[in-house]
Amino acid sequence: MTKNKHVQIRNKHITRKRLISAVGSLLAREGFNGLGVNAVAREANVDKVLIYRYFGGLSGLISAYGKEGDFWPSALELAGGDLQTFARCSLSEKLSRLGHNFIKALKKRPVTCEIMIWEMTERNELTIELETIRENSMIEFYQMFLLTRDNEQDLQTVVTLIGAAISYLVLRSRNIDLYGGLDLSSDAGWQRLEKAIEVIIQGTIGND
Amino acid sequence: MTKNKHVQIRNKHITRKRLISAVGSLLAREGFNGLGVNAVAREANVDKVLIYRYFGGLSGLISAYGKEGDFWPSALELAGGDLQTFARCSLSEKLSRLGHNFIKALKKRPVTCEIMIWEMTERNELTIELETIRENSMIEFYQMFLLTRDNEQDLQTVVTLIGAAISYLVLRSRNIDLYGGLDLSSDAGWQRLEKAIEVIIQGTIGND
DNA sequence: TGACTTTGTCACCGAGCGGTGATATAAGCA
DNA sequence: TGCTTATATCACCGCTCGGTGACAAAGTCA
Repeated sequence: MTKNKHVQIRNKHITRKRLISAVGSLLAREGFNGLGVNAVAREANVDKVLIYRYFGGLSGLISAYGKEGDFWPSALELAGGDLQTFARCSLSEKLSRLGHNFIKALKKRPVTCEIMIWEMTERNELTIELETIRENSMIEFYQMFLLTRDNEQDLQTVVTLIGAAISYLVLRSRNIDLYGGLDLSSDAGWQRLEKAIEVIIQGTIGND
Repeated sequence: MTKNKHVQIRNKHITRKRLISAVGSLLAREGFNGLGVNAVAREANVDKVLIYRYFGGLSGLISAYGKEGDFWPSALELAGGDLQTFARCSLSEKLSRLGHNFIKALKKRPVTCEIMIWEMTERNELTIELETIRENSMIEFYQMFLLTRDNEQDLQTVVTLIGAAISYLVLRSRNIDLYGGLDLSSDAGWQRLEKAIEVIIQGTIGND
């Protein structure tokens, strides 16, 4: 173990970036439990006092991190990469793709998963900020593609419910394989789930 | 603040119970983050060394706690208090009641909610034990009331999905009011949700 | 060059943590 | 009564935590 703090370059900008990205890697590796001033400074290989100098403290650093991340899938990603093709699909096809893409998007964002769990245990700068981002993104998506007709509140709630279920199952699957007879560690299990989502969608809105 | 450790009665059984119940109240009040040897001992007003003597450590104490709790709703509770009436209902009526009762059961078990979140962040004696209890309970319930016909795998998955959604929304509602346009802090929001569940059930299995 | 600012290092604080060995004291029994 | 044992307390260890003030060294500019 070489102690290379002594050769630290002197560049505020780079140091800030190192700290911010340390938050990300630490969050991905250890979860929000391991997120402290000492740990972040260690991870960034930077003195912890700089966290106070540059960000006013850990919460400032965390919210700086929150502003730079690709935490939540964009409408584009949820639509599957091509908005126009998506817009031309039938409603049931749209919803089916939405479910599929949402599962994929969540699975490949371990930090987002970590934060979603965090949101359930406490409220702080980051979780509040992320909550706002997500809520806006969801509403925007609804308005863009799904709720063309009015008084379709039930449909919106069904979609929200499916989204909640997906969120829960993805979050659980990170530590626990089995849920209600569903094997969340296998592709087959997730296919069964997507199938069920399609059944729900078909049953709820028909072939529209 | 009186320091009443000195008048502590000398009764192993009672002391054990005090420690075990301290785990429960601490879990309910502070969540699993505040659950440490010192904190539990303080809460029980007992010296922490007794945790090691009587339970071999915190994990032993926690798993002793896990064996004594009413964490997971029984089949009876999920059925609504009367198994025979429930058994006579139509399938869709059963599922609808199941959803309603599951929401109620979860809402009134803050410690269970805490543990469910805990399960998503790490695996330890308690979470593994609780996971087993719940999984068995769910399977048992399926077999008892829902899966009379074979090859109804889709239906089981739909039910699991609804259960997952309920779990997620109840857990979130403890810290966050809004989700996908759904107001989780109001009865109206939950009624909207139950309505959506009914829509899903009707759409999936008809009036059977 | 010398003065001043910016950037990074270091040493230290009090507090809380998990964990343990020595000790006090109440209970039970001869 | 005295002896033993079960039960509970206390003092202390090493560690990490969040946080701060003093200082070193590089950069900047006159």
